[in-house]
Amino acid sequence: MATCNSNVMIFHTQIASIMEVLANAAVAEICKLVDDDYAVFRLEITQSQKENRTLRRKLQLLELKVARERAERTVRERVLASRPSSVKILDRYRGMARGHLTGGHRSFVKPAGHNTWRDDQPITVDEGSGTSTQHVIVIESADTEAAGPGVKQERSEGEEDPQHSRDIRTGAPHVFTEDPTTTPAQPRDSSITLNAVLKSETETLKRLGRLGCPPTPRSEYLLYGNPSHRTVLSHRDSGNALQTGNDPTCSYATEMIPGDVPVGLDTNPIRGDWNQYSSSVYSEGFLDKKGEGLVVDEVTVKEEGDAPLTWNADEAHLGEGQSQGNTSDFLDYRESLEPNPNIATHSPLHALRDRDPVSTSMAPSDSHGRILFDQVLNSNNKARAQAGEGGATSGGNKEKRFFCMFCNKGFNCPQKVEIHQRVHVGVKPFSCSQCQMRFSQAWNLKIHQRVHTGEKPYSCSQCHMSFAQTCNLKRHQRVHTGEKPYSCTQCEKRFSHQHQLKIHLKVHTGERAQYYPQTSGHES
DNA sequence: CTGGGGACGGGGCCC
DNA sequence: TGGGCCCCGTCCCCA
Repeated sequence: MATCNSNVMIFHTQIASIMEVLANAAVAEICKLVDDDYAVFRLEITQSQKENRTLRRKLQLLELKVARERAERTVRERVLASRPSSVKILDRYRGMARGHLTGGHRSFVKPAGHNTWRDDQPITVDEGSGTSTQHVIVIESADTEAAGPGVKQERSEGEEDPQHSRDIRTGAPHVFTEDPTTTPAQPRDSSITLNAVLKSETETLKRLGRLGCPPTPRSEYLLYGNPSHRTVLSHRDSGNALQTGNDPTCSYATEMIPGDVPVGLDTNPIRGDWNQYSSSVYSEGFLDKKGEGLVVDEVTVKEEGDAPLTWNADEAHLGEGQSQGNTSDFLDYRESLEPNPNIATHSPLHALRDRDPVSTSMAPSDSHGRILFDQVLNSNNKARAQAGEGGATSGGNKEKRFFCMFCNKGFNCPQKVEIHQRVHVGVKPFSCSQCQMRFSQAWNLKIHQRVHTGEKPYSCSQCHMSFAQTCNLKRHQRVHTGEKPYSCTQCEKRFSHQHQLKIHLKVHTGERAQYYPQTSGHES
């Protein structure tokens, strides 16, 4: 009996071991199957995800296409319906007919207060203390523009359309179709994109609107994650000019309807408001590897209708005495733009111009209501020429990430942009205590003051003469060296002054001055 | 018309 | 980063 029991025990033990082996085998088999299936499953998931992405992309493209067509239709209808005269979007440089510029620069004209193509959807920003209404332009860069020129409809921040946001991010253009007969300059290149760019601009306007408020230490240039180049301009809605005119926050309202109550923008740079302003009104961008810089050209200074606009030069601090000569340039340029009350710009010039409708001591308007921004344009033209020569990429090797919103010139630090933009806005914060002359740069004031002090620190080593400026000494020394680096291309005459050559060239065929300095020090 | 100086604007470089 | 300075371009004026 005992033997029988022991046999049974052994049998059970063997069965148990067999069962265990079988179980292990089964588990291994199951694991193998699971692993295989899992691999297959993951593969399927991956493929599905790829398909999803593809479909999503297609969907986006379709949405963008639809949105663009819709915008195009809307814009065209509005333009045609409410704008009998044309809007010219001109290449500013081409408009100047100065021949300095090559492609890649574009300008735009911002619709004015009673604009026609702008969607009446002001950006209403609750600032706590008040409501600010603004419109923002984002100018798309070339890459985003590749799909075609675009206009983006404005939209208020609070009701930002997801579709619209997607458009912004993707740069999907909405086609703004100009009347081809009225936009001969370069309608193709003119990309106007309205956008609700928002927070930074809101902050910018906040600061701009705060008279006497301490400047925010941080510059509020616009930073885009998207490397595509955009320039953002903003302004108050002219339609709200009246209300903003009394708005204690004020603003840098640029779209004054002629005759409207001026917005109380205090542009007194002495108080630093303009510094606030200017530090706010540039955009940060990125040069592409080719150094082509931004595609956007600059704000086109545009005359508004027939309004006898004036401005207080005393407050605007335009450069007295610096208007010689270049007024005609500006006028020429402006005449290339058809006066269209529907068109305005975001140029702070407008803010300045509209700043004070009373005083007009140095900004006379002609019978056509033109404002002679000669002082501004005097220097602006120079800046334009320089921008044309080098544009955003001119100058040193330092990366230029900060761009003037007016001329697209690139600088390597915000302060430089701020200083540079005084060229465009006519701000001259530095005033001479003895003659009230004003200067945009401190150094220029310092040089100027030598006029009063009689200081002439630069002496000629070969004669008794001394000069207040190094360049004048340098020029003078040509008298001794006999150097005449400027030669006429029409005759063999040579000049030591570039300006002499310029004058001389008029003797020939009235051609524009062309000088070919033949010394290394005067290439220009 | 030419030669030359005064002066300003503005960008770039350097510290 | 910002101020000081340099340098160039330009306009004006005068002899």
